[in-house]
Amino acid sequence: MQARCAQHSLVQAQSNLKGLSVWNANKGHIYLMETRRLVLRIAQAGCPESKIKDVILSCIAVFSVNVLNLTLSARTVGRMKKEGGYIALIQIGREITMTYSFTESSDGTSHCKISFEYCSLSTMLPTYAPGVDDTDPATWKPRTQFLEVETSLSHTLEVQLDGTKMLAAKIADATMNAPSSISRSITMDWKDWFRKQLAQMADHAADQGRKHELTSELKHSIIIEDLGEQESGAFSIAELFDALLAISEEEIQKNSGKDYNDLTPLERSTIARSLVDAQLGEETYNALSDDLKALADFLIFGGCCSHKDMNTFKYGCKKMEGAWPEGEEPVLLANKANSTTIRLGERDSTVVQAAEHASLRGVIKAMALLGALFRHKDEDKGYQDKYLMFMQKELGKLCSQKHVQRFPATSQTRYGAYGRAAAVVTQHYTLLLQLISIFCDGKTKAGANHIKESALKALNCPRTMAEIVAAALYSLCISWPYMKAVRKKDGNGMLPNLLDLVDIHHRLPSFCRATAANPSLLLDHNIADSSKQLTLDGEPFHDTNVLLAAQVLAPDLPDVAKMIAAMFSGAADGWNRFTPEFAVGGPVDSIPDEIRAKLYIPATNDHNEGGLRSWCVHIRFHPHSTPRSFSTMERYRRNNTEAFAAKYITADDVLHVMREVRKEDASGANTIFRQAVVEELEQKAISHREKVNLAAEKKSKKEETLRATGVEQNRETIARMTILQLKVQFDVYKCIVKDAIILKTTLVSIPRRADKLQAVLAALDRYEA
DNA sequence: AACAGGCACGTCCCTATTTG
DNA sequence: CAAATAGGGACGTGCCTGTT
Repeated sequence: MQARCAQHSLVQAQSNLKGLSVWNANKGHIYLMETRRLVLRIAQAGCPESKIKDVILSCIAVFSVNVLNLTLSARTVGRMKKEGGYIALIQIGREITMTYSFTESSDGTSHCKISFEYCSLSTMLPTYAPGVDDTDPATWKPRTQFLEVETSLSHTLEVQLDGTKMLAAKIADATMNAPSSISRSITMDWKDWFRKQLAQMADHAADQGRKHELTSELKHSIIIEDLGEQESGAFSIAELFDALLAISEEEIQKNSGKDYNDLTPLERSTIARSLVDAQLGEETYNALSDDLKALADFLIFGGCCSHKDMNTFKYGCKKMEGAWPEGEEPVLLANKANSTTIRLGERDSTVVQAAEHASLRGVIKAMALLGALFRHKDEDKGYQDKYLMFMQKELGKLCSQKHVQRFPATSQTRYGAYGRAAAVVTQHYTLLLQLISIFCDGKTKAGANHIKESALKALNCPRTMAEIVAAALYSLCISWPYMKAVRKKDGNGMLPNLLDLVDIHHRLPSFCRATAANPSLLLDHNIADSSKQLTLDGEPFHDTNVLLAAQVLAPDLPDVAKMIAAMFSGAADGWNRFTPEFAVGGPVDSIPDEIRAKLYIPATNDHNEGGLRSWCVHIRFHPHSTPRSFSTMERYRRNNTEAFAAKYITADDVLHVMREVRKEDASGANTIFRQAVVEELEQKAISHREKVNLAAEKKSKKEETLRATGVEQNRETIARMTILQLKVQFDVYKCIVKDAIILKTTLVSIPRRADKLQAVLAALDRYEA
């Protein structure tokens, strides 16, 4: 009896096991969400579409599981990727409808001469963890959600804003039509994007003026419309009828762009209704208190803190450059191929860019050269590995330091790289000189090439070294603690809120000026112990060795105290310029309390750089990929979409998503888009050519008239000339005679009539000679 | 209960394009 | 040339529904 029982349960267990060891990849002929999850994970790990089936089947063989229905062609994997991205769109739409506000963050880059725009949004969002009530805001955590990387056709702000509207419409459309949204009565339209957008984030707050204006206008008109709709919605039929009748034919025609008689009755009434709404909205809005108006229109622009640090650092360097007495500047570091070795960030503000192009000496140039030598951005060039091995050996010997970092990447846009490079040079000055001489002598054809020669020149120039030491000290006291504050991530890996950084930004200019006023304090040998007054955060120095090394070098360097003062006071100017949002009584100060509590603006937009960087890396390993396919995958991967889908996406949704993706697949939208990119390029070339032709034509016409006028040789006639006539004579010498001295001067530089007269008479003397 | 027919997902087949 | 990717389009097949 017992034996039979045992045998029965054995059979039972075996059949259970058999049941367990069969995996159904699909239900009906539709792949399950579970299978999609698996496929997308393998794809994210870098597996090509055509090999995913093989990977799954071999795993299954190892685990002794049987699988039913897994044909899984590459084409299907491609579709699953897009479906994942579409689900992520639904998720973003739902998140926008749920959240109180969000921050839009955007940035651009170019890769192989094509511009790309990146867009993401930051806000408080549910975790989608199992068993958590996602409607409870107490469970929400700050997150930054990836939206897309897209080829940007035109850089005009109007076109960009249209692009944002289209993106918002795409999200709204995906969200509204998903079956699970319909059953939960979740609605969204593109205007929600602007209603809920309370902040925008970019590299520089100051560069965003016009964009701020345009977006604010659009948001305002949406608010007005909303208010009007609310009012007219409360009207009785008779009231509404009266209001509609009050709209004249002319007004309707003016707003339609068509002849009144060509409009259908429906069109007429729609226009009349929107006019009524706009009027009512305007009235309601005007009746609001100023506080409420500000609340309704609220939109703030923030700048990335990493960029602030980068630019203020360069302001300091610029001030040092100007602080040298004439004839005592640091050695000139003219570069053989200026444009190729140094490609400083294209995204910098124009001011800084101009400063860089001009710098042919001093710390920035020196650090760029050392960066090109020790950490070339092209992996095939430079001595990055040799640098590392040498430093490891020498530092191991000196102070048994095992972990050595690579030389800071000044050849790429890396935040704080110049300051850190200056610190490395200050600390390891002798070692670096030694290393360069090893490089020079170790070659078959001994001697220094251009870069090494310039690098040696820089290191051996005491004035350049004075700048380097000052920059290193600034980096130690300000940049390091500042970057620590703005980049310190919390337990969830989230960046600090820009709005919590008011104090530090208010303190920065005066803190820098205080050090600038007393630069020798940093060179006092007893100061290392009382670092509190000198570091921005009042903490001990990040690396005391840098300070000690600076103090050892300082006695041999001319004007080092003066340079420290210049570095810190230049940076103070920079902090004032690059923190307009934190100005006392400025945008951040005047945020209404109701909004402040609910606003999350990440302190840096490193995630933008990260997103753009990962696009460039993706392109390197997937050269056939497109921004769209990259965006769908990234959206799914980064936005916690797996958890969202597991919790909220139903079988109906999956079906719907598949259909929508197929529709877009077969619509040829991408082909059209690609053609548009090419057309845009061609159009640009055409209009550029036209411009060039026009300019040439204008120039030749001008020359013709100038030639006709000719050189006036009568000095008395010249003396009686008006300013305008003198200008013409000036141009004759410039364009026709090509007088060597006039060619080098501009009219702007000789503002007064008397000076102009002098210049023309002098030119005539030369002409007759 | 058997079956026809429509539907639509997954797959197949194909082309275009780029890169190493 | 091979490999990877995007994607246009057609077809087989399983599911569902309605009819007999």
